[in-house]
Amino acid sequence: MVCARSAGPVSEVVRPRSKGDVPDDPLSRLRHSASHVMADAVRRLRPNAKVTIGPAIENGFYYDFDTEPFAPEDIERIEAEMAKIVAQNLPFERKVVSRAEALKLFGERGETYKVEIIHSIPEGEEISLYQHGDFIDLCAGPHVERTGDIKAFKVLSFAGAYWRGDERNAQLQRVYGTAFASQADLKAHLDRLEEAKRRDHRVLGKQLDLFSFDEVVGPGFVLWHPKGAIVREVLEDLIRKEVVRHGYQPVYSPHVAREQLLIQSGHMAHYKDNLFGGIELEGQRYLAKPMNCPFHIAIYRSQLRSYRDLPIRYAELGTVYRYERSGVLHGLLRVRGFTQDDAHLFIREDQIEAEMAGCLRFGLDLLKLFGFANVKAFLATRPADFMGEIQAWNDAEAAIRRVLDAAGMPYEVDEGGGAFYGPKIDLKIRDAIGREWQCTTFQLDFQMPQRFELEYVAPDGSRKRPIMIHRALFGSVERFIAVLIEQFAGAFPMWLAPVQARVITVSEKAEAYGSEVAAILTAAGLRTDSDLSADKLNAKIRRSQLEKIPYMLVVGERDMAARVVSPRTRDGRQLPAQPIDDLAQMLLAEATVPSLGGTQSKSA
RNA sequence: GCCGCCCUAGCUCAGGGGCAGAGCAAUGCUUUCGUAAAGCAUGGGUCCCCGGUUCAAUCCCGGGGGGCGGCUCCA
Repeated sequence: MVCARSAGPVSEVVRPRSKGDVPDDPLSRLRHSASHVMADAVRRLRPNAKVTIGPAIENGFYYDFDTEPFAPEDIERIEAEMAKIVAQNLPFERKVVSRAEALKLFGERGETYKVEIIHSIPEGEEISLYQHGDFIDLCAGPHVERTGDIKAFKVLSFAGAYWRGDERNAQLQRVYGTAFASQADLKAHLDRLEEAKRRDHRVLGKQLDLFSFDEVVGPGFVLWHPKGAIVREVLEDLIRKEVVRHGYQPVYSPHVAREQLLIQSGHMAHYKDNLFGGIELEGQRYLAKPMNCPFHIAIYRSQLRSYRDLPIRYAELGTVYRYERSGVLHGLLRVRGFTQDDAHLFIREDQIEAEMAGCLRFGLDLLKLFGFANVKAFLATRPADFMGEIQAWNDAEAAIRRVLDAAGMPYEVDEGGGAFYGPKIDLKIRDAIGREWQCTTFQLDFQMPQRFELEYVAPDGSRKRPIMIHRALFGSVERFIAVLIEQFAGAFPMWLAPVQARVITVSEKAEAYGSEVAAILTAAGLRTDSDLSADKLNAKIRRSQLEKIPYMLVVGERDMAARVVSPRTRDGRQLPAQPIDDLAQMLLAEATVPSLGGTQSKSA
């Protein structure tokens, strides 16, 4: 997938004891200790509950239990029980035991999951227990000194979770909680959660009338309402223009294709579970396309290419359909039909670094337009289910590293996170309230050209195989808009705002004048509407505020007489009244769609 | 897909085995108003769908659909 929300590290699930997996900063230590206290609390409330694991995670901790599902009321019960344990201020005591002792202890207590974990601990590794009060847990630690050190905690939610993160295993009951060094820090975090809820693109999407889903249309299929469609169009126009300025050629391809194409591309073999539809007509099977690359490849091989032609860069806002399991759909962030600002570059080997670097620069410049600083790069390497030769993978990974190094771009490595056909660079951005999102992706691909036997004619007349780069900058338009909605809390900058200015009449006496002002601004190219209703001015202002319209243009009898308009911004500033033409100029200047600085000419 | 929770007017939500509720929105009338909610009136329902239990189901039970929190997955 092109762009995924990073939910925070939970990788410690699988091997809770290995050193290195468990972060040892003071806050993680506190949270891990809090998870023990929570496990103790749950065991006090439910003596039959079996404990499993309970690590600290990015913003808190969790503990998984084998027990009956919890009910919402259990949150308070568990918190109350935890409070008692904290009040007792019990010391955390560490004890190293032999494997046999550990097995005996947890065996007697019926803690079958702990027994399983002990068996999975490598011979020779130390086995340690942590005890506070009567509660003993198998645990590498470290912990805080005493339960009383846990001063600010909260139980947040319940969820189902699979034992050892494998859906073939039993489903456990997970309890999420968080803990902080102080009540103030805890409150700040809970406030952030509230803020995130307020900014949720699904909520704002409804409030601002941007998009919807319809049960009958089908889950995961977006309906763009007029206001959302404007945002989308502005973005798509922007990318269409920039792509051409960066030496790409726009192409179009169909939404459906014969199964044969996807067999050849390897999608049928490696991507079967996500393919959508399947229609049989006149003895041929057709599928909705999950990706655009096979189509762009078909364009490439429609004629013989020369080394002089490369790089060839095809760009398309390509709509793809992927079957996503029902439980994973999430607003605009995870859908079944979406549009990628996709491109495929067909290049020679000696062009790898220049082209990857060009993609990187393009991507970074684009993100900057939306105020995303703090972009982080991730190199995703060969997955288990990979296609092709290991040597080619290693070469590609090395090339990507050189590009990142040359760009001075710090990066982290996501081992095994690559696509089945090649390694990739992903860019992650941090939004206004500190959440990380993955959007832009560049993937180097040696496999597809081989599968489709792509060629170009080299200077010596021999046939050579081009290399491909798959890249998407927004990732998917749907997801990018979701991120933007949350980033701006629905208050889009002027150039993206569905309605840029609304004319508001003070009374019906100014109705004709108000209509005239709106018409002039609309003709000037501003997205303008008007509120001529008989409501009081305050009510109209409020309504526009809630719609987060950048400019409210108040017109009353006074303005009408002087042929001026009194603007108010959505952050509550009242600007001096000004003539319509001046106002139009000011607003137009602010409404200009930005463009990227440098141009990248095509170098053949 | 899995575990849990939810689905009542356009929206947000209350209610609950026996006449279907509120606020906002909509419509009409009154008000003609200067920077975050004027007043009155009216209309509006397959209580997600299908089946079962019952004299009676929006409510209880079963199945299905959709959503939410997570898990798994995520090109």
